[in-house]
Amino acid sequence: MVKQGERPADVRGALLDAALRLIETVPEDKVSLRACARLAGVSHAAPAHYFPSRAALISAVLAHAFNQLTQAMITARDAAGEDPFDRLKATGLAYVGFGLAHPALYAMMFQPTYLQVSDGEMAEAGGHCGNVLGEAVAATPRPGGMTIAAGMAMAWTAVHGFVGLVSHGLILLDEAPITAADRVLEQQRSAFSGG
Amino acid sequence: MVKQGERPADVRGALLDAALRLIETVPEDKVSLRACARLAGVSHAAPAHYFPSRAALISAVLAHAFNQLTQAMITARDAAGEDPFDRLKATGLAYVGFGLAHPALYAMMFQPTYLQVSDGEMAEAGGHCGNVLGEAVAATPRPGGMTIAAGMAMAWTAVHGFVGLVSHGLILLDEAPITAADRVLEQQRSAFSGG
DNA sequence: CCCTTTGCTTGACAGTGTCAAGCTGAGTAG
DNA sequence: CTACTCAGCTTGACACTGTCAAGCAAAGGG
Repeated sequence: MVKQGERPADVRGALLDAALRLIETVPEDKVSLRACARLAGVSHAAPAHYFPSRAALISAVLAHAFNQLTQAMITARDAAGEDPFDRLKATGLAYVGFGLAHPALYAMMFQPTYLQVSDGEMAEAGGHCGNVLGEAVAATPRPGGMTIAAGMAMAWTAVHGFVGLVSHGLILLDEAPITAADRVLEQQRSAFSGG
Repeated sequence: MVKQGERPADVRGALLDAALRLIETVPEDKVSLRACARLAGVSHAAPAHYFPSRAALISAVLAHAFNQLTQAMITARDAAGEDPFDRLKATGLAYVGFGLAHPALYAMMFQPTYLQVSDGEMAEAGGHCGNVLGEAVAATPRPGGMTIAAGMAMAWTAVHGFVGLVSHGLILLDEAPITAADRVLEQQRSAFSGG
């Protein structure tokens, strides 16, 4: 990544890049501060100048991932038609697509170790992500007096559960993952339609 | 746990107990082989005589947890009435109840690090657990040509996603968790009813 | 009584996160 | 041009980790 003997111009950015690369290529317990430092071409203690702990470095990477996920959801929603449930489903399918495309990253995004980092960067990014889903739920009819919170629980539960189980290979699908996801989500149409 | 200077009668069992206790009381990265050994009253290398790696020890604990989960699901299903969907929902609610009662354990049960241990004990226990769900799905009507695999994806996705999001505090519910879970699952009744 | 084997311990090694102290080079004041 | 300051990174150290090799000790068989 960086020529031997040289230091990268943007050390913080290089560390984030290195961490992301490691997360996507090696098992989680091999994503160490020192490995990131080596890959970024800096000393083993350089990360400490930018991140107070290992969890904080990884948390910063995950915050960025959350923002990308949010953006993907917004893009998909805006490309969908007028029907509120179609828009909600498009949002959910984008979520599933991101999760399946980045399984290691996705799994880490929901681990207490990283969620509990106190700098708030990740919490904020995760909040934005939830807001996009919340808006999509709020725009749909919710018959039977369903609250927005209950609607979010239903919608998020479906996509989060699907990504978790499929990316870990726990359910064997007899069709393409995204087709199966479409079927699972389509099943919620009646709960978010009519009045 | 064990008097100083004494070794436990059942070292393997003591290690499993210690690991379970640690999993439920300290952050995941503090659940070390050496901490388990200390708590069990044996030397730091004793675990190596029973488990080839740290992941294998934890995997054994998780296999046991899977068996308990399976048993809870069977008990709940058998206590439910005759209606196939009521039985499926009872199975799912037992799943959610277990997950929310043991959040740390549940989270570890679905991490690649431990799932990929090759001794097969955990895979077998997980398989049994999936079978119970599969049987419950198979017993329901599945209109629209829904396969058992697709039905399992829908049912498992809902409970797995719910436990993950609620136990990590990512969705704020405006009712008791188990009530919310009931609402989410009830929503699938139409997909598993009629003909 | 000796000898083997099983079951655990002791000791060591490379690797980790994190802290303290030191170096280095750029920028600024004199 | 020199001297000082100081941020930014490095070096070094510590306690801790998983894992391996070797050793001890007690139980069982001859």
